[in-house]
Amino acid sequence: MRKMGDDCCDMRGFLGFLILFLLSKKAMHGQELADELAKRKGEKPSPGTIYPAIKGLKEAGFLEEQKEGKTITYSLSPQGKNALRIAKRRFTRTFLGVFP
Amino acid sequence: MRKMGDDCCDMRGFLGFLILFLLSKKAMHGQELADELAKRKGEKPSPGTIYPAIKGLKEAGFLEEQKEGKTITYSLSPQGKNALRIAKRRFTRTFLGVFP
DNA sequence: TTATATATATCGGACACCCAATAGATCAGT
DNA sequence: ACTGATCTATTGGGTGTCCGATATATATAA
Repeated sequence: MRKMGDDCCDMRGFLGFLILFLLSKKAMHGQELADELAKRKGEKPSPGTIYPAIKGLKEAGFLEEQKEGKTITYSLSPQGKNALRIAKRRFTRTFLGVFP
Repeated sequence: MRKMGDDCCDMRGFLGFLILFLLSKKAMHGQELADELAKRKGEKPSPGTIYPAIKGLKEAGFLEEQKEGKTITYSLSPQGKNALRIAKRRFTRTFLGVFP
């Protein structure tokens, strides 16, 4: 059984969803995403977390990328926008009333 | 790698959080919780999902229970309310802007 | 050119989440 | 008492999520 302290769960999951959401606001490269996730979740995801997540979204056809030197800037493809729309609807229904 | 269809993720996780939230609205027993989760997530969690989750919250001291016949009605303990408050704050910060 | 910093990427494994199957316990109706 | 329905509960295992360690590539500075 998982250990619990003051908190009820470790808020795992939804990483791919959050990445899609963040990219819908602004095109970013991997490190920018990691920094933004750090602000929101309180802890910066490791490279072994962020890059496989990006890869999965890329392989699903949800991302467009623009390479410039060592950085790769990602944005949402049309399929990515559609996937985000569907996921947002489900997310909203699931957590209806949780937000203040 | 996980398979992806139209959607970006399978919305796993946060079951304990959702249970705490639902119990903060209304005391319920296990089956009521499962039905409410079915309405929100679109699929009713199996007994092997809901009861271990309840057990974990109970062992963490987050729940008070009132047995009456075969049903056990759960409500939040003071620690449970506190845990929910903390988790809600984190949840809100993490998913800020996702809600319409 | 060497050194350092930054960005990207992969691999192995730990752990959490959840389900299917199964079983015990209690109640209602016949 | 018997049957079926409902609620609770456990076990075993599959799968996804994530991290630590490590490696590669590119840019900047001395």
